[in-house]
Amino acid sequence: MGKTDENKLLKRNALLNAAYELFTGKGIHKTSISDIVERSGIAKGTFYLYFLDKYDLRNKLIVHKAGELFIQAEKALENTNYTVLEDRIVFFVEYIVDYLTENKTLLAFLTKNLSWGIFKEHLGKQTQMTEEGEIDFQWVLKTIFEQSPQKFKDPELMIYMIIEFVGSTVYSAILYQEPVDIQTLKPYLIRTVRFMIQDQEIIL
Amino acid sequence: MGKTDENKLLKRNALLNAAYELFTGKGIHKTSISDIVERSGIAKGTFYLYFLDKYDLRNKLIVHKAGELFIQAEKALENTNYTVLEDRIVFFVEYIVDYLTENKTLLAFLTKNLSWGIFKEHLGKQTQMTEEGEIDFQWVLKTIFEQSPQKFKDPELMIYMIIEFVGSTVYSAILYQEPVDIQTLKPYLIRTVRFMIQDQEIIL
Amino acid sequence: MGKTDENKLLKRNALLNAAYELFTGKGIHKTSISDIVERSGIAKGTFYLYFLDKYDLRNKLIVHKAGELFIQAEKALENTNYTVLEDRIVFFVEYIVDYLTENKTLLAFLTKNLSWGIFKEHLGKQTQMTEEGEIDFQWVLKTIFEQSPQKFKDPELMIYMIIEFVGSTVYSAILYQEPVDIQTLKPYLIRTVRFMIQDQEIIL
Amino acid sequence: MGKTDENKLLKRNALLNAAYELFTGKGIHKTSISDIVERSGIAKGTFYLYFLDKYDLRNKLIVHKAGELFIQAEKALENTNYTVLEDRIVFFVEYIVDYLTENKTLLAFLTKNLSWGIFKEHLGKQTQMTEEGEIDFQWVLKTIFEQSPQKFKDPELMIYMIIEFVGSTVYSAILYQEPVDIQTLKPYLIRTVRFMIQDQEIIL
DNA sequence: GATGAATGAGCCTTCATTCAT
DNA sequence: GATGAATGAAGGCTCATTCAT
Repeated sequence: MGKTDENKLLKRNALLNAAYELFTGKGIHKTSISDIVERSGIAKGTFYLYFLDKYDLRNKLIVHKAGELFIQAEKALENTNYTVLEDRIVFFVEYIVDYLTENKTLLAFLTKNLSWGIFKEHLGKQTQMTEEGEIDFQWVLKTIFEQSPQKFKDPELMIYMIIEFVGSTVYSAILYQEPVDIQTLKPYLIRTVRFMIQDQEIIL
Repeated sequence: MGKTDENKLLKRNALLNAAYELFTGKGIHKTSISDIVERSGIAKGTFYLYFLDKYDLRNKLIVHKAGELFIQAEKALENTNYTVLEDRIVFFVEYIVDYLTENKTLLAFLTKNLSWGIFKEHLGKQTQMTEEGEIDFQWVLKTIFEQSPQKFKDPELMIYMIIEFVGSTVYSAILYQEPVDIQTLKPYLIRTVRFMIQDQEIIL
Repeated sequence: MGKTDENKLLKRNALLNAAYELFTGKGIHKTSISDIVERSGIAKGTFYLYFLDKYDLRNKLIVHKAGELFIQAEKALENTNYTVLEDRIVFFVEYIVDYLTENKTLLAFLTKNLSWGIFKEHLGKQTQMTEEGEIDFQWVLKTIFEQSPQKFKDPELMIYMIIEFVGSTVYSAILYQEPVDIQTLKPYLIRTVRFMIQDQEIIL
Repeated sequence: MGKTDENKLLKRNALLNAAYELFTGKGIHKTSISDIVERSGIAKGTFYLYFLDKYDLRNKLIVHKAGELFIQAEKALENTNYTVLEDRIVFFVEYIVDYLTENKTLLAFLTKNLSWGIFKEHLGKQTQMTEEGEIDFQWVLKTIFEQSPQKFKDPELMIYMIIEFVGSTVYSAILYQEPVDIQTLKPYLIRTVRFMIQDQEIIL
């Protein structure tokens, strides 16, 4: 990587980090581009060399943050001995719920911004840069389902329902303990997720 | 009601209606107060006699629209013979899903704005004016659960999970047929809702 | 006084009092007519039955407050045995300085608003309603100078210089003890006032 | 000075000049920021790059204008042979009175806005840029009093009384010839100033 | 006389975006 | 590529004043 390219990456990251702090701190709508460049110590005009506008930056930030989280969960999963797909999915869900319970800022950012649309479009299609290389989520998911001895009627629908259910349900419980705290919610959550999976399973 | 009060109600409704059209049309953030008063044919200053700002209006609009919808579903439910609570809830959910399928504008408005917080705070505590009188949702729900022979571990949690699950899941299916269309989704939806209820049921 | 007239006076006074509190509290420019009528519990439209606008009210308030103060000082003077005009003026000045030292709100209001122009126009020409009747300051001053055995080159100029000097000098000393406190300032003040008087005196 | 810095100074001065004309023309409260930028031919947003608001601009304008005047009076004083401090002060006062008599706009602006507080805070502490360099008024005054063979009880109080007396007294006389014109007032003014000085002088 | 809902002109301020340096 | 001063459209909001009741 040349010195120029390195410098470019530094600038880009400075903008992303400043934006993440501001978005989670006072919300995206009260964050101006002036705020972002001021906090990152970069000139205003430079912003436009890296992003189209505030929302372009946000989208890239979501993909970045959600990708990191999924990669971590994936790695953790690989260190387990779970082989049954249902167990693997439940582990994955639990890992993410626990992680978000520890990291409320990330939770707030993701639930306000992550949608199935963005998930499919970016996390699914694009490849993710990791330290070990790249991950293609679409491909990973496909592989997982193909390799599994259990078969499902509509895997994508199943994933969709789980993501939406967990995502929408977890937010208020973690942040406000409303209507119950996350520890109380979790057993119901897990059981429901297991039901969703079994409901889709094709019994041979 | 005096002529003045009548006129005030007219103005308030004109603002609410104009705002609803604009919010659903181009989104709340691209809708300015100028837009709202212009469309409703009311002077700008008058806006501030009825609402604190755009977001105050939005909150009142959500409560109004969601209230209407719930009252309708409630009425329809009363015309059925369902007595088992599980069946009543499922009917309620199906009614709302069907209604939102027909009325995509309302769907878009509600799913983008309705949260458990607003539901609890407004729909729960305040009473709703209807043509036949007022409805206190908190009280209605409480009564329903008390009168039911079936008992549940945590009724509020159950309602919460159902609302969040249905609300988050239905949006993309109805509007974009993604990942599947609503008719495909519905059976899974209903089965999962039934599971959630049974999972909370106390077996005597 | 009829019941209607009585009511009118009540309303007028309510407005004057509310305005005085607001003007001294947050300044005239940050006080709106809405503020005044709200605090006085009177309808907005009614304001315009009594005053042309905020500044009309202010002028009437100044005349009212300054008049009260001068009448008090005048009364106190009559209870003394001072006969020499110089002594009488000095007593008058000291009385007012002491009074304003005790009543900083009035001081702030008057020094920010009272000018020679208003003094001449209103306190001089108009008559003041008191409990014992009316006082015409112009006439009082004229009489005082005519009755005095001491004669002065230009009595009006003398009064002007004393008022402006004392008025401008006393404010910062009382309120902020800057550059010195009022007790330190007073001897110099008095001596200078005496000089101003002597400088105008015609020695026969 | 680079081209950019030069341009910035031009913009700033254009705003200051436009504001001065408007403030003296129709008063600060009837002058809007829109008026100022319109007259100076500068975009509205640019105003906020240089000043916080209308009042921030006014304060900087007062300091600027009063500073100019004092520097001129100081220069004129240096061209005289007056050595006795009393004579030097009297010359200074007369110079300023004469100057303001010729320049009624400046008079109106300064008497409405200049106060002892601003004088102390800005003219006293900060240094003034002149063509020949900078002047520190605090230091100049201190030096003058230290070098003078005559000593005074409280030099600051003396200056305060003179400034307030002259400032408050001169306005109406110059602008409205009320209660007398400035030429009639001047002898009394000067005599009183001389008295104030002598009254503070320490006779050895 | 009294009311207060309604008005709409006009203010301050922010901000995404541009472009000369 | 990087900068940041300049722009001006657009938004939120206030408020003196009017007038039908």
